[in-house]
Amino acid sequence: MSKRTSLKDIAEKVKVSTALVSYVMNGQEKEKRVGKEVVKKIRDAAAELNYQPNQIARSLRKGSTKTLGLIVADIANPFFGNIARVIEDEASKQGYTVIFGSSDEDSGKMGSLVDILINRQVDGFIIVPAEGTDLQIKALQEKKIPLVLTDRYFREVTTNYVVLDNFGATYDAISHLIEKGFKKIGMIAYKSALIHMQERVRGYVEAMNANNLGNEIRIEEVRYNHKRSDTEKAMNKLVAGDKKISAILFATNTLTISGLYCVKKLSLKIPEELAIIGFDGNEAFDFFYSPLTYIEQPIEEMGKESVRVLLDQIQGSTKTIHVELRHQLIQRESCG
Amino acid sequence: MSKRTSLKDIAEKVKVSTALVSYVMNGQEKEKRVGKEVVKKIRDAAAELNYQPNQIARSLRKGSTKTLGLIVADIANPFFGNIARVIEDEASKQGYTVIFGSSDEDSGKMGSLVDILINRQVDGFIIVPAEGTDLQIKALQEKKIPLVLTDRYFREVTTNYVVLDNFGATYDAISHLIEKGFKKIGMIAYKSALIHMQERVRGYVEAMNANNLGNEIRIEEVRYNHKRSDTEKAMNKLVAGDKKISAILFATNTLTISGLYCVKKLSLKIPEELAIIGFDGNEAFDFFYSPLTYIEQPIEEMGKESVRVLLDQIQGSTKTIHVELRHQLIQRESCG
DNA sequence: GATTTTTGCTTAATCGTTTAATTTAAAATT
DNA sequence: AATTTTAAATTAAACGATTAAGCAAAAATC
Repeated sequence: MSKRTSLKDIAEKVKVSTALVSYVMNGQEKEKRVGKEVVKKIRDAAAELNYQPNQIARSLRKGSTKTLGLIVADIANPFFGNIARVIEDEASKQGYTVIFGSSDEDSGKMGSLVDILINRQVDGFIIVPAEGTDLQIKALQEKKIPLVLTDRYFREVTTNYVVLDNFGATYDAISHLIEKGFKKIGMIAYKSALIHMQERVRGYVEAMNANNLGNEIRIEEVRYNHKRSDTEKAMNKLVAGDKKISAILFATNTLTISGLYCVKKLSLKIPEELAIIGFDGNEAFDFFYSPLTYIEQPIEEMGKESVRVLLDQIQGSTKTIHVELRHQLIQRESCG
Repeated sequence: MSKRTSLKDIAEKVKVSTALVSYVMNGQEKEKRVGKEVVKKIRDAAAELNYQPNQIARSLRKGSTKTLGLIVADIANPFFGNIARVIEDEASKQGYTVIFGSSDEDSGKMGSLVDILINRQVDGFIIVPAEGTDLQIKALQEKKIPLVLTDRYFREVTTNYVVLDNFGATYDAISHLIEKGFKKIGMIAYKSALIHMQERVRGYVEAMNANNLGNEIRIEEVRYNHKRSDTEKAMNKLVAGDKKISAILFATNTLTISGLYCVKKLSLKIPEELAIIGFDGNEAFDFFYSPLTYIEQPIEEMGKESVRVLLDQIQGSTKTIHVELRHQLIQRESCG
């Protein structure tokens, strides 16, 4: 790698100190009253030598890297891919770069990702926390590292967060099904103590109870690492026997997709034999033969707010901010 | 941010020089023959103070950041999201972190992304180059920055690359359609001089010619920034009139999706009125009422190979490597 | 016992910036 | 003409690690 040009190279060429070059390169020629001709000479030399500042050196000196760490469950999941995209754009508008990592909902993986990003001195974190990482988050807080949780948070740890009103979302979805006349409504959720999942389940339960359908409640829980097989078992259970359900709510986009594969396999008639509400938008929902009614999350807002809140913290704000966004129920044919 | 512990803090606590601490922290206590008791003391102090090395400082000194720059067209596109995921995993296995950016197929955006990542001293680049960025790539090469192009490359610039055998893929797809008895086969591609697109088009053209269907060739080009509307116009054109086609090949996953929305809107009967072959896998292809036959790319291999080739370069290899991977034609119902 | 070798450690430069403190010279004020 | 102010530059320390070179004391060799 042919040595890159540094401040020193320019300084030598123009025969001034590196300080002057640094001032000019940072547009401080006025405050630091650098002579006009010198400014020009420095500018010319910089252009000629194609100078590009070494951000690493600057970071070391300034103690800030202008880098954000983003940890999601899986960047290949469209929901997180889309969030990442919004975050990237917002961050870049403010001069920040994003380093990302996927935790696979695994606390160990998330721990090492956090460590790696800390070592790289990110200025702050946007984290979709995995289950059982509350202590990790607490530790970050104690280190006073700016932080915002997205999609989920921990009740026991006071942090900034940007999430969906998950309770409201599923409550609304179930109410919609009930209005449409469905009573035997089931739900497939991830087996997880994470608050977003708990709240989605609670929305289902309370909506059922509020309509005196408490005894019809049927929740099946699926393991993240076995989503396909567990969902299949769950679906078989829910649509068989004399207690079989007539409508179903899925708790995430991945679960919805897994569920649709089962529906296809079982050749269920939608919505006649089974009404469906999915979670998050997805092109697959549009092309399913009976286009899915689904709970749409405001991904754009979520990403933007996350960056905004994080940058506030980085810039020294000490107040803790909680943002809870509203869903939108997109009604289509899968609910009759 | 309560000051983090540095080598110096440990050195002071144990009352040795920072050099010794550095040696121990890097497992060089043998070569540098550090005393046994001192090693233990340093280890203990490091643990007690929860020392985590400052990767920025190390990078500055070592001249290597253990960071890879990844530039794709759009991280929210599942194809690139999946590639990114594979790259992330492979890189992390080798102790590398990934910084990413989305170019939106725009040469200007790509240029600034490259600059930003250079300033951050990434050790190398994996780039899905946008149209008209051959000079940018050439400039990177001249700076001797390790580099591998993925998905596409430039004929005029000799670089490492990892791509699909795009010609073979579409040639195969068209041959398949012809075997199935289709003759009036059209194609919708992006209007782009990029080689992957050119090759996909060439595969179509040559397969048609090889079967004496040269006069049936109908290619419609779509602008990346107007994919939905342009695709709609193109589809209307292709399926109308007396020269209407009976089968169609889409050149990418986004085009396939756009096309499917039109098919839906036009209520075309697949495959009776129109046979379809899509590009890349996608859950939407599975749930389309007539599951799509499609050209599957070996994403996993593509990502892995890209990282492997790049790390080779970073480790000093001077040979240029070209990898061309094979597709797989997944046959389903959309071709009858 | 003198010399050489080994062991165990320290010193200090370096990476490329930033920036507070200082210096020098010229201009303005008295 | 002496003093003060302003302008325009330099110097050098700092960020936190790495690492070549050097040095002293202990151990081994003769």
